[in-house]
Amino acid sequence: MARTPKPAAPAATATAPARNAPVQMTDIARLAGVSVSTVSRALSASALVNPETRARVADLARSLNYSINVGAQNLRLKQNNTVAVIVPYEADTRQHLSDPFFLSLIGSLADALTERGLDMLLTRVDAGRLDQAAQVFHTGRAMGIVLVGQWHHHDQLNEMAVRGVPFVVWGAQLPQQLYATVGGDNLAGGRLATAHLLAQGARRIVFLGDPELPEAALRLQGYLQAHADAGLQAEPQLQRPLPFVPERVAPELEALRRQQLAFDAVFAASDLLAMAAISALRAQGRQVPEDVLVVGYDDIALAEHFIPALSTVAQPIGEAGRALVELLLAQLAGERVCSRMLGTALVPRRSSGC
Amino acid sequence: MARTPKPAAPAATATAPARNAPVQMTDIARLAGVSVSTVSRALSASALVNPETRARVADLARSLNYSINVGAQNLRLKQNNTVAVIVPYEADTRQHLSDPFFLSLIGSLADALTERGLDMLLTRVDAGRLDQAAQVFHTGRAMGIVLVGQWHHHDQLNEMAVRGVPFVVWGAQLPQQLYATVGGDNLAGGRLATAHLLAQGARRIVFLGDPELPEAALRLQGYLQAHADAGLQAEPQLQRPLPFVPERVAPELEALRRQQLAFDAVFAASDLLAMAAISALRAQGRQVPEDVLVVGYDDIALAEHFIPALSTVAQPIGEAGRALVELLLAQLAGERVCSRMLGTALVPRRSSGC
DNA sequence: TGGCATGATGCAAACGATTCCAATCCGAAG
DNA sequence: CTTCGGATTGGAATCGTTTGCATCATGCCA
Repeated sequence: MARTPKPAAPAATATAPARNAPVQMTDIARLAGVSVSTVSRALSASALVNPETRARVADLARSLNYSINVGAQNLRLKQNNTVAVIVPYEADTRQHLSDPFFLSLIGSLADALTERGLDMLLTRVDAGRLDQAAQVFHTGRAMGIVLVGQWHHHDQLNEMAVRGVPFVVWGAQLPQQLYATVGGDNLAGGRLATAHLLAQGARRIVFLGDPELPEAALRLQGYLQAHADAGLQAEPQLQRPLPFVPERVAPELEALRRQQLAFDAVFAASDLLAMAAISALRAQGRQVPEDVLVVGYDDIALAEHFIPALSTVAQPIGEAGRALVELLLAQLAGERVCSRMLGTALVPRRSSGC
Repeated sequence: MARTPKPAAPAATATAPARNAPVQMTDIARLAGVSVSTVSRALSASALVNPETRARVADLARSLNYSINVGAQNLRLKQNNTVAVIVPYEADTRQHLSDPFFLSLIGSLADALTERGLDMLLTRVDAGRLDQAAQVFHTGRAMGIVLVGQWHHHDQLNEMAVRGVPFVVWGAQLPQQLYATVGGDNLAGGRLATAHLLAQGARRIVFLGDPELPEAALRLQGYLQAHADAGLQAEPQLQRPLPFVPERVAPELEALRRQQLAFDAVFAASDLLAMAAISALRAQGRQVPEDVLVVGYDDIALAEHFIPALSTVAQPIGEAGRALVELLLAQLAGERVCSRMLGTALVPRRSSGC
């Protein structure tokens, strides 16, 4: 093939530093014939050093490929530029980090943090032992924490807040909450999606999602409101509690069939569930959108390319990352911060008959 | 809704530590009436301390919610438990971290690292300024580096290796390479996918992918070999260089149509491209798999639920994370490590007519 | 009763940076 | 010629731990 890479430069040149000799300030000082104080000042561009010495030191540092040890620097300065992003896992399933939505959110956080010159420490903790999360702060590894994922343990979070751990959470805004969250408007989102389905002529809409999770609970609430708004009564039998596991969708729809519960639409609390539903329906011989309308939630990248293209409720992921970081920093600056709700928008596509 | 969370505990109890008083060893020492040396030894369960004092100190530490400052500890011990995971971005597009495959890989790395008690520092750097990546090592923020993503700059990587930066790379194994990689067998993968399409009766197979990237180049090579194996000649016009951007797929297929180049199958170097292709073909009025067969690459979570279910080449993501970490640690232990190629497997599904 | 091993503890020097304060040199002002 | 001020620089303490070494009390043996 044409693309054989050119061989690497012959080898290390004479200046290649020995593998096990981390060069540090004292070395530079010795070689430059000045004290470490001066080197420190020179490298931090202090006005206290002679411009000429500064240049000499800077050159030397560059040529030695030196860079300052941030651990020591942080210790001395009592500062810290690291933010911990913590993702829960369920202890029993030991489930891997795989939901595309959360992964995107992590990507968005990574972007927002690098934009501000902050480091991102990614950690997974057992969702039950949430207090572990505070450790990363108490040990000084991070200046603050962003929690993403589904957290059942509202009260543990409150306790952390009381203890003065600086953190923000991606998720739903709850009453009595002592910490700040950033999240989509799940109530409005659920309402939008359901109203859209009703407007498209659906009358018996299945809801798929886990009401144990505050976010999904609000989407369900929106679903109910939309029914009420239209003067309709939502059928309780069609509201199916379901964890966020795509594999559980097909059995659930199968159960509906066995129970002879008719439906003409599905509102799933995540795109992954929606896609699994479409797939399962097809296996039952029912076409989307001809026989059943489907709307998902999240607007993950693939929703658009899915067949049929998936109608969904978009959450502003890019904005989410920025907002989380912003709130955390405000909190660290001592400001009194309020939770922030981000707008959501219905993205109608073919799966709901558009 | 029923699920209103119970109100938080009234407030901080008397023991709530002041917000801005990070408790440290001296505090414990003072309260316990011993020296910091003793505290340090007690907390590290040294045999040098009286078991009774040790217990007293441990209790005190627990009750004060103390945890040791790892920054200072690392400095003193010249150790470091952090691994940097670095993901490139293209400077011009400032493209966000969004490819599901790489995001999954990051998830898998997070799992593998936490399993070993290591911290994960997630960083994005400009793909062109790859040398920046070494900074995170030189500044002492991480003991080693895992590079994931598409790296064009083979020689820059070699230079890093020569400089003694400990790192491993997810990607293709190249000749003349001075560093260790972990990657799927792209050659075999390309061959498998193409042979499968040929076996399904395809004769004119479009290849979509960016041969500038070593991994895709090898997949293309596999594509060519499969043709040769079958005694066929691959049509150069059907090999379409294409960056990994789903939006570019539709125009490319449009171009093929305008050029009147017939084809009966598509092998895309990523699932995202494959899905975009299926979507674009459908827009042209061609059905998959009836009119055109399609195979993708990666086996992302959605491939299975796509409609039609996407045939693809699976890469063992979970194993990948573990292998990367393992190799990096071996390298840090001073062992001489070799690159590792992970097996790939064809996953035939409906999009290729199965 | 003195010498000595033993166990438990404290002192102080690191780790690699920053920064307050004092010291030095210089030319200029008195 | 002395003194003063400004510009540079060096010395030393400090950040929160760990650990080699010295110290000290104790009990045992001769």
